[in-house]
Amino acid sequence: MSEAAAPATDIPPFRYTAAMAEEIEHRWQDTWEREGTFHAPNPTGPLADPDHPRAGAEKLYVLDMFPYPSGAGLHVGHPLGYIGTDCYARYQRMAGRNVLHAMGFDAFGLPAEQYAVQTGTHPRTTTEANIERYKAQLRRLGLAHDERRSVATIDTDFYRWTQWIFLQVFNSWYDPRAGRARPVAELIAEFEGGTRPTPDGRPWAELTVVERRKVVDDHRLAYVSEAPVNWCPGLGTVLANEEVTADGRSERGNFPVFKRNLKQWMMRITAYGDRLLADLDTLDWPEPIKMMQRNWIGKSTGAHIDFPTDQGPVRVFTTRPDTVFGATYMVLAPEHELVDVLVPAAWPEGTKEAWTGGHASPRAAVEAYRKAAAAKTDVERQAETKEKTGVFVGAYATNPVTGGRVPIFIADYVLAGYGTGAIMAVPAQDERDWDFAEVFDLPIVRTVQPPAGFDGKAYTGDGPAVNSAAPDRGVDLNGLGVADAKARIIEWLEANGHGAGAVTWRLRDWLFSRQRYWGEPFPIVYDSTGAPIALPESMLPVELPEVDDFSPKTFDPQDADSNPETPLSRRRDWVEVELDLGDGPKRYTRETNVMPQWAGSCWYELRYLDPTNSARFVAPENEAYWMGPQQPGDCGGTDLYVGGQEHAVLHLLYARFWHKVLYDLGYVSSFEPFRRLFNQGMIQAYAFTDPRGTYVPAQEVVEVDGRYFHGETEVRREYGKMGKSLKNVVTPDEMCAAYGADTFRVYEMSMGPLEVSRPWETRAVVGSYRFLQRVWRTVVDEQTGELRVTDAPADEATRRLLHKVIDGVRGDMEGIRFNTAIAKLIELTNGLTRLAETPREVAEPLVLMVAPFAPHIAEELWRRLGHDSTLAYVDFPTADPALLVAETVTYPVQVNGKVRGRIEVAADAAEDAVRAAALEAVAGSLGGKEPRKVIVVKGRMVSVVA
RNA sequence: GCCCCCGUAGCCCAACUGGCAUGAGGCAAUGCACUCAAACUGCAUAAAGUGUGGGUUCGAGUCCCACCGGGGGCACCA
Repeated sequence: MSEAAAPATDIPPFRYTAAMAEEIEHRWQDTWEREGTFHAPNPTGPLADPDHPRAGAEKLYVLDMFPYPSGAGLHVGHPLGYIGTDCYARYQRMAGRNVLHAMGFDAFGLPAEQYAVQTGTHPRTTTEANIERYKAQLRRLGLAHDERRSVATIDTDFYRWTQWIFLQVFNSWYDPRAGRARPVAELIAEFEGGTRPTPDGRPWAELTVVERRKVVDDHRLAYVSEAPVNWCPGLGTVLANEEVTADGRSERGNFPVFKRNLKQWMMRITAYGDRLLADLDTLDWPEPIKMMQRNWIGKSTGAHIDFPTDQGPVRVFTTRPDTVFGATYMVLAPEHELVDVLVPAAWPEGTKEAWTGGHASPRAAVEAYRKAAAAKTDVERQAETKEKTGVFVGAYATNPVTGGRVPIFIADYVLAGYGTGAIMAVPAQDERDWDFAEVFDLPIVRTVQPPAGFDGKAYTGDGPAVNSAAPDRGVDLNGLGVADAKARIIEWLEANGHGAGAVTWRLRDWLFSRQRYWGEPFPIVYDSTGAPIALPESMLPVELPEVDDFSPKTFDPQDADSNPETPLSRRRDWVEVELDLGDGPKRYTRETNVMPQWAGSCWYELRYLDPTNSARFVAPENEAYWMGPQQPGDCGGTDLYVGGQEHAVLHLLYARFWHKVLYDLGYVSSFEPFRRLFNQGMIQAYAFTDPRGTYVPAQEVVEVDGRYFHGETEVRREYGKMGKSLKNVVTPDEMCAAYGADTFRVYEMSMGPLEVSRPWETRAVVGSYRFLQRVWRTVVDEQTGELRVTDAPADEATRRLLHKVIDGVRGDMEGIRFNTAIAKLIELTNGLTRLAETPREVAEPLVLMVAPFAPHIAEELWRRLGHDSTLAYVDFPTADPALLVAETVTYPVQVNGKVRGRIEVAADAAEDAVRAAALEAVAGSLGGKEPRKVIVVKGRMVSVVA
């Protein structure tokens, strides 16, 4: 046996290696778990602990967007945010705060169910196994979670409260006068007392029981409606607007989605449109996310205007009522309900050929156009954005200000679902209307004067109104700017009964039911009238029953006319139930839809606060402590919420909505759930394709002079996501095995700012490994295992470096700039490796500062430095301000913007002295000339203008 | 088409409110030490003038304008 086969023997016995890291990491993870190191004390209840070192301290609630336990397991990108929050939470805990950080699982919903369907096992079985796998993978990373608070949305103890919250929503209505939700009991009391008129004016007492229930149901925040919804045959369920992509497909699975009239559960999120919009201003969120929510809510301010026709008025919505004098035609959505009423038997006298679409009668033209429009997919409609189509319905309306006769068209560029589904067309001030007017040869009248030199078509900017007066009707906008003209015309419309100022929203009510199995059952039954009845709280939870076949009934993805069938409806013995709801045992039918996957994530952050509470979903004291407003006007909520951008208008909007309902009903003291939001970047990866376009394992690709080879074959590099099909997945498990969890954590945190996406590069991980080895070596002798720490004081330079680093690291930790914090720690460590022995006064703070990033090695070194308890609650080092100010400052001296010399002066030198020294230093460059100007920037530099 | 964000050594990234790019830090590269050799480790070195073109300023990576490139959002929303 040759000597070459003897590896590792010359590695120093006490070097920090992957094997040693693994041993240290497992030992400390066990210690933390055994001692409950990261348990955070509550003010009240079973999780209260007055003896805890942080009991009563300033609180900090750090939250991650909890994961789906998908069957694919984790890759190195997934834990990025979790490691980030862990570093932040560990730092804040050492800085003196009582930190709550827990991790749960969002385990209901389509992905979990689809995975279960694929593998042919019960979703609960696969989901629970996945949760265990996730927990093990996350535990290996040393995340400091309070594991007592871990919840999963599929736990009966959890979803009974999801159902309970649903009941609160169901039993509430939105009072627009109060601007908040109130219990329906108060609504009924108002009807009974006569202080609120019934919809048809009859006294409440004269309404039948069924009629009364209908009136109340129409007010509820959760209600059943028969309305056009997004039906996705491929998934066998309906979907919320937020789950449908811009090109009309399901976000999950990418199946076509069709509009169908179906009876479904809705949540009245539109009632909260104003508050969801306005309260964005109270939030510390990334601006792009706020912008996406604003766009989604889509508030438009303008007016409703009625255009009289022989068949009654047609109401339009416009944001530009000031341009009504230029409304030369009208357009209704093809589906608009008045179209059928308006269509006459024959084309009126003088109908232009182009308007008829070549049809003999308006009826035929309308039918044909509708059919063509319905057959088009959204993608096709988008592809044809430029080409305007439409057809004249054969009827005219009257422009209420000009009295002019305007033709009425239908066209698919007007959407049935927005505003009133009808517009007044003002080609001169609207590009779409201009395009349409050109195609159909319709008159164009400018009512806003474009600026001189304007050579475009429609002019949408500001300018004085022209052609906008009707003296006989008492209205004259001419000369007014757009804003003034709007105000004036709205006044006139209201005074003359032609319309009123109005606000329109893009936001639709939230479609809340799914025809799937793996979700929370509704706590709802129906009696013989078919109206929903809430089950009393005492009957919660309504447990998800076992079924033989939990697969949803899916259809041909293109089969728009198929009808949903809920898996729960197959369990007739569960559906048909006899209950005593206070008036004796009766037969009822259960609701067989389930809630959407978003339900549990709408409130899980509240359950972490009080996970064992069986009397309430959260005790008010616990909510107020962890999430309550911190000063008057503060919205409250979690102090940090970290997750991906993909939830901008789904989870984040729904959760805000539920939280506001709970706030209105007095269950929580915060009116926003997430005070501060942080979007972590994505870890991306290179993938490689061979000439046939097949992916080759990224691990096996080698780089030669900027080209990439897989064996002999040159391969093409592409940059994107990490995924099985791209053969470029790297798992945290591999990294932990090769380097240890601490190295992996340090690497992920040092790659760049947390919010920036960056490519994964396995070969760069070694840099973080070497750093931790150096940290180890500053404290422990690699050959003997002895401490190489001295109690002698540090030299001045080392001490100053230490305090500069402490100061910088604290700032970076507060600002979530972990990459620069780590750079400073590396700088300090590199400064120490030059010393023969490490002064204890530097070694201890270094270990403490490393702890948030590499907690296991830090605990181990802390122990070796002679401390016998965890460092998790040891004060984070504080910089001595006296050591931060330098005694002397070196000023660069610029002459005409170029550095020509340097001077070193006392830090407190007067400006005149600095100026004199600087001029002397650059006298040569000035060549005896008198400088024109000398600028001294205190503590920075001197600039001389020659 | 409209809106937002970003372009700094071969690569990932620093640079506080405009103020020294001897780049904070890391990877890769090169050299040296250790080794029979290598790996590991350590020490050292080289390498951009900040996407392009203008402007403001004593001074611009940082501010303004235009353009180019990359990423994201919205997309007939009246």
